[in-house]
Amino acid sequence: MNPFYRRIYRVVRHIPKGRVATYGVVARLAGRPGAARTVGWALSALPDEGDVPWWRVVNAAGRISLSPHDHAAVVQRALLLREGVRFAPGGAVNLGTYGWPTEAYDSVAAPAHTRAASSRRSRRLKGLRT
DNA sequence: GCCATGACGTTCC
DNA sequence: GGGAACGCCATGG
Repeated sequence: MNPFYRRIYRVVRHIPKGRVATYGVVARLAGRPGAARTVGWALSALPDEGDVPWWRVVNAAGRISLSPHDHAAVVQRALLLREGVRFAPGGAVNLGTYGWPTEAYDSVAAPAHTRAASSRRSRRLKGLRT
């Protein structure tokens, strides 16, 4: 296992209960800014018995990246709620309130466009189109 | 070693 | 506010 992964897991473990961190932030704290996708990859390969609170990691929009239908997504939402994290209308978490580390969000307060959700997904379809 | 994929993010239209 | 495009990093075929 690469050091990155251990760093990632370490960072995630440092997320306080009742707080959440974005993939981007975790990647940055892990020492690899821009490797947000890798964070997701690492978490996907996370053992069930691991002591890593993966459910405290959400995307930049404060929403769960997994499909709502996905069992993991349901578990994540449940665990967060159990920790006192409330979801705003739309299934998004107020990063300004629950975001960790606070300083990471204090500077930017509310990420510019956060809404960007879909994205590269369409790129795949693009290839299929015409 | 190159190509495709994925729990993401930012910018541009 | 929503959608599309591009970039980033690591893994698997």
